[in-house]
Amino acid sequence: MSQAESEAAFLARYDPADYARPAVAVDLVLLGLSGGRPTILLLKRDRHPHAGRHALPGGFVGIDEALDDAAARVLREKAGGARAHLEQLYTFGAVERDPRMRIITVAYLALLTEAAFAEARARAPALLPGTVAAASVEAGSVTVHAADGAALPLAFDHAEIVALAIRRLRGKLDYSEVGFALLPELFTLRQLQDVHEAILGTTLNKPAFRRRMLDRGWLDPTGRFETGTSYRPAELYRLGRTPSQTPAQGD
Amino acid sequence: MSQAESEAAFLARYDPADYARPAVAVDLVLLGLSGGRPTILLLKRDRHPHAGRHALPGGFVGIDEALDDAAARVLREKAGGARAHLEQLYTFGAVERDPRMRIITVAYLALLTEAAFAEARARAPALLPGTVAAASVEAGSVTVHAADGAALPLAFDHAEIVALAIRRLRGKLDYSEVGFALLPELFTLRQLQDVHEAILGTTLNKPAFRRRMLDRGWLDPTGRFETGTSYRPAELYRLGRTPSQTPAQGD
DNA sequence: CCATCTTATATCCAACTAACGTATTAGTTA
DNA sequence: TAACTAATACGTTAGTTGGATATAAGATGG
Repeated sequence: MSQAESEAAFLARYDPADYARPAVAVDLVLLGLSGGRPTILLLKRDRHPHAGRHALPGGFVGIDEALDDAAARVLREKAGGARAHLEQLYTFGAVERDPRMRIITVAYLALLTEAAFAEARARAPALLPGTVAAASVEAGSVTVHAADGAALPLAFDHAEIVALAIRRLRGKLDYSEVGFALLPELFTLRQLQDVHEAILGTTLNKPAFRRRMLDRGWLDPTGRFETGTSYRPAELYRLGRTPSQTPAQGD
Repeated sequence: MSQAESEAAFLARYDPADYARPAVAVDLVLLGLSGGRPTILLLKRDRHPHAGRHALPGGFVGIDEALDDAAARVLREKAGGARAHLEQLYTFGAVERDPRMRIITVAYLALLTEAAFAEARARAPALLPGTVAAASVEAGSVTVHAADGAALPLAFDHAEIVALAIRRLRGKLDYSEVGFALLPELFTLRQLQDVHEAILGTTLNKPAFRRRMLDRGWLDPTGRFETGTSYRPAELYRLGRTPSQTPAQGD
């Protein structure tokens, strides 16, 4: 029996053009911080299916286009070329996730600095910001609200995708350098802590946080200080080059 | 310009049947422990491309088949139905990863207990065990050796896939319950420690390991003890039901 | 020019956690 | 019953974290 089946599989392997293929898409979780809360950029759907609901920007993967390139292209097309840290998240392949046809989507996390977030909004006015309710993340799927507090229902399985994105980010925040993707090149320790607190949805102990981060060895102090404050300005740091780590994809 | 491009993307979204689609496959990293070393099960390729090299068992995703179902089917077809813990790993989508045609593959980690490993070998004799060199894991791709010490060169990008699989496993081992997928239902603390040491490629402190594991609250002591030893038999534990955690996919 | 305000930065100590070495216990075998 | 092996328990030490406090630095207003 195993013989016959592997024969069938063998044929399929060598002539898959004879079989119907699922479509392959990428969807982007464009995530930034707005008012100290994790905020994603969504497109309102104006037609079936899920008309009126809000969806992650996405697009189909070209036949000669690598997955990462497709994600970068969607970022260009749908977010006006704003710079973002792109990272593959998970691939969603339930059969009925799109009622029109079979679509497998590779979800990407796209982290935006405050400047990139503003740039995306300016260049792509259709993108609507939605703040993610921190408490909803640990459940399987997330709830999102517009700036005026109105609920933004998400289309397809996108609420699950966003929940996974934030869970993943929370998990990696403390031991990896992803957090810096949400900050400008020069930042203060307080700003770094604000980012961590916004993502984790908690408050953190300041001296302990300082120590941990400085002990990590990631931070290079520039001699410079922030300006325009009415109090003692904090020193500006930048993410140091870390030659030891080249974690490659998927960690 | 953004307008014209999103128009094109819009059309693609609604009529993707007009565009060539990549094929979508799943590949399985069938991983067990053999002689205290992480060992994977491979199929030797007998024709172009990469003839003579060894490949992960895989198969194409059916048009009406969920990704997870495709992985389970490949497990049935290629490993004779051995039980395994399946978990999606990462999706590999470089354009030239298969010279025959464009294939995007969703890699799955399939963890086998010792019994399941033996069962797979018995029912699917074509599967060849290859031990993974622990030191090669942290580099981007892995080297694999047959039981007689001969190198087993891997086909396609499969060495990268295996490296990612073991890195992921190492990362999750301490804070998640994946490690138990490599053990039978009843096991001793020493066996659990052996699994951790094999995956991590290090030795661990015994009392510290015991305490950590017991403090996790995962382990249910059965009153039973192992038999057939020539020394003091250790107590048998089982993985307790943990109602609090339903981590869902992708963590 | 000085007092005062705010926040950054540094220091200190208590509490907790994790690691390691060592002692003890409980089986098996001879 | 003694010797052996490995499980289990204990205790000490080192390291890490959390909280509080003290000091420093710049801005502002009188």
